[in-house]
Amino acid sequence: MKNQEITAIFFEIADILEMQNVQWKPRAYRKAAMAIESLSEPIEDVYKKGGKKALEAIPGVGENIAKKIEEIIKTGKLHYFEKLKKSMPIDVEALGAVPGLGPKKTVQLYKKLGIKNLDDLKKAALQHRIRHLPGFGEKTEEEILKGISLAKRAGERMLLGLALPVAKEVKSYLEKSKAVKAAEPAGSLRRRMETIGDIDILVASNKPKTVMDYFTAVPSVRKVLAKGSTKASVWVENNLQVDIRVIKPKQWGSALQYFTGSKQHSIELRKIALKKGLKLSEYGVFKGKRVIASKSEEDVYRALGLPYIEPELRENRGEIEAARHSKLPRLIGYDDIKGDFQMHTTYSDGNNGVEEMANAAKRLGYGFIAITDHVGALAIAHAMSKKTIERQFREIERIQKKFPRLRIFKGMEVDIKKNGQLNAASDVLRKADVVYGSIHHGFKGAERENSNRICKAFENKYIQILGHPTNRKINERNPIALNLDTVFEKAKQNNIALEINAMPNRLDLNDVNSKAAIETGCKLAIGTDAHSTEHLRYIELGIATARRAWAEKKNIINALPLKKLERFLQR
DNA sequence: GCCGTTTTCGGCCCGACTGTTTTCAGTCG
Repeated sequence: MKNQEITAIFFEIADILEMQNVQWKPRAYRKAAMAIESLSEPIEDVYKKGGKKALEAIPGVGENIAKKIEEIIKTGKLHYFEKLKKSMPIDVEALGAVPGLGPKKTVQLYKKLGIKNLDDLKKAALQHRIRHLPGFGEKTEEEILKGISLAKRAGERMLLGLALPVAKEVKSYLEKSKAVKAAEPAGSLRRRMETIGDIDILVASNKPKTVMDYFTAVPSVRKVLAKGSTKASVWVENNLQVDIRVIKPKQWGSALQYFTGSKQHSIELRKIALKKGLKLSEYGVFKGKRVIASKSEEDVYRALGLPYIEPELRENRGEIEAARHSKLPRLIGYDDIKGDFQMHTTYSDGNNGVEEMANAAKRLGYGFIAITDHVGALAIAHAMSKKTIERQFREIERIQKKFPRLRIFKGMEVDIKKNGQLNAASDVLRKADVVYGSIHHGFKGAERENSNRICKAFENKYIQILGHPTNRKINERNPIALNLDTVFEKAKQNNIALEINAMPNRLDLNDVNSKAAIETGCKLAIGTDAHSTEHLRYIELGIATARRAWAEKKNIINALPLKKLERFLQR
């Protein structure tokens, strides 16, 4: 049982309890679930090391929840949860994924119309039976119908941020085998797409059978779907499918190219090969029957008369044309980032204090961070009052002295109101080094309205960065209607950086929009939006998105030398 | 169900928005 699976159980318990109108317990279960989710080690290890006492040391986990965790670890099941599910025999997870449907409405639909799952819900909505229920209406019914497709899409493709650690774990497991010469996740994961269908892992080995047996015995395997002599498929936790393909070491380059794709990119490469009288397959570049390249990807591209193309670019979005004319970007590297622009602490809705975040940043070798707690009207997120801000800034100044090589910017994330004003007074904004403007409510506006809202905010002289610009959440919520051309142009004029929010389910701006922003001449800022020290590692996802957007160092302000960065922040 | 030198019992982040209503419940963050 992985942390995430236990987390899912507790979230579902919370939902069911809320449907039953139970007070306070839902909050307790959610709090515990979130604490477990952001643990840095497997909860089984915590339990093994310190037993139930160690579980109770996790904030939000008390005697009762610790007992339940213990039961899950020991038996793989939770009696209480099974019983609870029987009392509410509906697909809580699926229905809850429909935007606008919470526990209360879901239970209404079940009691009045017997709706148990998405199919029931769709039928009832199409037959207009929902609009007549008390508390529901025509608009709600329409929203539900629109939301069903979004809910169905969830679960089909997994977030890159969740798949990546699983893939890395399998890779390092495979590399421990003597039969494995090399192992590398390929496919959309290697291209760092924002969502992943399944994980494809390529292995170089002269002993495929040994590798097969070894692979299907990976500890996290739940079920072996197929197992042949050079190919196998398994399910690991979270119903994630992992496919493996074993090839000979000398075919490594051509096989890696083939299995990385994208399909369209590979098709274009094969066309080039044909024109040169060559043939490209996973086994190599062939001249007649003779292999002229196969050992490394560089060899393969060179044989086709092209420079090496980074995996993140292989989407047939002009990279081959650029390669031909030596116009490929010099992509920003995963080590080029000097700091992180967005993080929260216990001053608003984060889990760690300023000093803990600074220490974590120091361990990452950062030169700067910005502490950007919530300011404004976001009550749930503990938005800070003026007094609290002053207190926090004094603390940051104090802590700054302990970190001579880490610049800690005093920042804040401020609500952009519907009228485009920042939800904080000028005398507050003036004291911050970094001011984020973000939209946190009112997502339904029309394109012109939303674009005006943001452009108006850009006129405020204190804002420097627009946070999660489109407000989309992958598999959860569509982007707000925006005229991005207008927003990007205005951002450029006012010297406002646009964020690539690196949270796994946000990645906002996404790759395509970031590329457009760069082409307009905008600067981008990568922020993890970390709510705990653990989240800082998501920076990798933000950099991946930037690379997919063809970003070079000069486009990303995280890569600026500190002096230049400070000058940029002066606007 | 969790938590605590304000409390071992009685609190538990709450304001904005939406769609439903005509004063409010549910949802979202």
